[in-house]
Amino acid sequence: MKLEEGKAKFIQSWGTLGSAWGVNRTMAQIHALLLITPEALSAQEIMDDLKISLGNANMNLRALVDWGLVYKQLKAGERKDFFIAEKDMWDVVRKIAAQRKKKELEPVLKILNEVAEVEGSGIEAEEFKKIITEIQSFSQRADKSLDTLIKADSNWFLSTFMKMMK
Amino acid sequence: MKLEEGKAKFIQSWGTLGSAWGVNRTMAQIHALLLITPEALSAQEIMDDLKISLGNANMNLRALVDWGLVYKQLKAGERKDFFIAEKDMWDVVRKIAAQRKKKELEPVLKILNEVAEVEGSGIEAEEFKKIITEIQSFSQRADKSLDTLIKADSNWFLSTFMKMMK
DNA sequence: ACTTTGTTTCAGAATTTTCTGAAAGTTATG
DNA sequence: CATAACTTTCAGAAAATTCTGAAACAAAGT
Repeated sequence: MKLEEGKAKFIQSWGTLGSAWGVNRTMAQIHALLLITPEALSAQEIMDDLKISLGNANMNLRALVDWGLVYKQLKAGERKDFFIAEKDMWDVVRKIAAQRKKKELEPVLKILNEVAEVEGSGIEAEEFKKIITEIQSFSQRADKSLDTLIKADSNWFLSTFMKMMK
Repeated sequence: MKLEEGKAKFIQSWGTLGSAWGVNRTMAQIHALLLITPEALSAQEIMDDLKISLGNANMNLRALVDWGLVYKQLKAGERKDFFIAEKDMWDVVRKIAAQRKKKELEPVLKILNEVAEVEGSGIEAEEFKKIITEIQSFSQRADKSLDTLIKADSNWFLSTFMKMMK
């Protein structure tokens, strides 16, 4: 396989993976392109490469920077912004986990706390509270696990991975 | 909070969470409704409750049954199918993980194997291979971890959770 | 073998998400 | 301070996803 073909395939595949993971397709493709590009790229180069509009490139780059998956780099003597990707996969996963925990898990926990207090003492209300409590305790455990994961460094991941495996 | 209000809130919230997780909104809402309903429900009851069409209810119920998140139950003397949810949260997570591993992670691993073999010995090709190899090894580790998780039972989860925490 | 009850399918409609392109905004430079 | 280089914003367009309703299908009862 030719290098160009390999690059295109990887970008395409990463885009698909991303869209299944709450990162939109283009956002993931930009990330993929930056991952496999050793030097920093300008918005213009990204646009041209992925055949997307300037507006689209700009919005998704900003989101990537917000998520901490891409860094803005200023080159001396250049007015343009350049972008490079975070290339440590472990860091990438942690950052995505942090975003999604905040955006998705935390709101659910809040709702669970609220609905756990429904009034009524009928059998129906009891059943409802029972299952809500179970989901709640599971979610809290997931929340704490994510906290650990988000704070942990790469070595921790490796060692937990080893523990899991045995 | 009234029971009815609590139920509605939970269904709504679970729908939102689901749609962020590759399970479509309605599918997650049906699952939520079944979770908080002690007895099995018919397609008709689900339709009425969530105000969705029969076609929609049918398609999403089938998907839930495929995923193993909901079971079809036949009641003696009834021609209708009835549905109950898998209520063990740990099992729910495992089943979702299994589906997503197959649908998302495995195709990416395949592509990574392919593109890892690009020809060319320039510095560009070397850099490309280097990052691909890193992503590959990370993904393989994730793949194996997921296998362990999918096979494991609830006690394993608890004990790994404890290990992670210390 | 007809009717009734229930399920499945799927084309087009509705909705949601993402993208474009042009205009407005910002900052550096002569 | 005028112009050029670049970035940001956002309304409407385009694309992708999900939903509906009606028709086809299936199975059981009479």
